[in-house]
Amino acid sequence: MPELPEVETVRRALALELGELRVLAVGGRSTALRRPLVVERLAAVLPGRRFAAARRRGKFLLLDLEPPGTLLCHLGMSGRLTLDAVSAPLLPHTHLVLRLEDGRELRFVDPRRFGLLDWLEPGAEAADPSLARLGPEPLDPAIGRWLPPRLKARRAPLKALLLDQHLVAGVGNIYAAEALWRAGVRPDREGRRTALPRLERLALEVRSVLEEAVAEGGTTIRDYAAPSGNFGSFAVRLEVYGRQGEPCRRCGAELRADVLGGRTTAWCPHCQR
DNA sequence: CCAGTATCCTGCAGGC
DNA sequence: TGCCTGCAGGATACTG
Repeated sequence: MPELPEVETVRRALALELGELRVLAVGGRSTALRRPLVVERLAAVLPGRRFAAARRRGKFLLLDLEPPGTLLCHLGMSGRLTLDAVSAPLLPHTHLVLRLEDGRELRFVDPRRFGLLDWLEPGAEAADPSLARLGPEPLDPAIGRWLPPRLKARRAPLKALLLDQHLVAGVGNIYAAEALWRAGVRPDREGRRTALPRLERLALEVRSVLEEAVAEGGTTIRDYAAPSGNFGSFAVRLEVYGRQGEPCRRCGAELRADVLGGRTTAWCPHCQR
């Protein structure tokens, strides 16, 4: 669900809202998330610690605390972090509740349970199985130099390659489709059969679509919301995602949808070549 | 190593 | 109205 811009939006909101607040208590119920969520483990380390910084790596959120340690978080498809008054009713599928010293609670809600929460001791980050193999950040201004050769080395469809977090970290189904449309490149084209200048163009479009979405607070389609309850406004600027059957805004041709790398991809058969 | 598929889970829209 | 099916913004284990 949330891709890089949505996670970045959450990160910024949390950095602002959490400040250096102390965690007073930990609640919730252990459950099977992507990694097992063991509430007792978090209850043993979090109380007494203060939030110190909120970082993002790809679609992962890293909340640093003091004394040092990091709460690793991934929102999966349906995960949300919310800040609520203690008195606010608990939503169904609330897995973790952190009671804060200002009277509010940081809550993790995730109906589909594809997300994850984990505690990382200082130094454990480099060895974390999810973080260790992540590709570079797509907001890097140098993306035009390192992404094209990586794509060129593979024969899978470009759409599938953009979703591979080991090649570039943070692109998901929405922005992959949008970047391909902006670059005028067919999503089913093989990496190795695409000319380098076109791959460079694609890399730059990946960066710019993500940057624009970050500036708008992300895309809200179904159940994504920032902790404050605000919604991103990028949805109105989507050119292909979810628009199959509708006319291409560039050439008027009917947009179609195909499954690539197991994910539905909308694209324009006329202006994407 | 690479590419493709199956799988985890719930909610919801659409068809009947 | 209810039931059923398929699909959803993700990551990864597995197969060939």
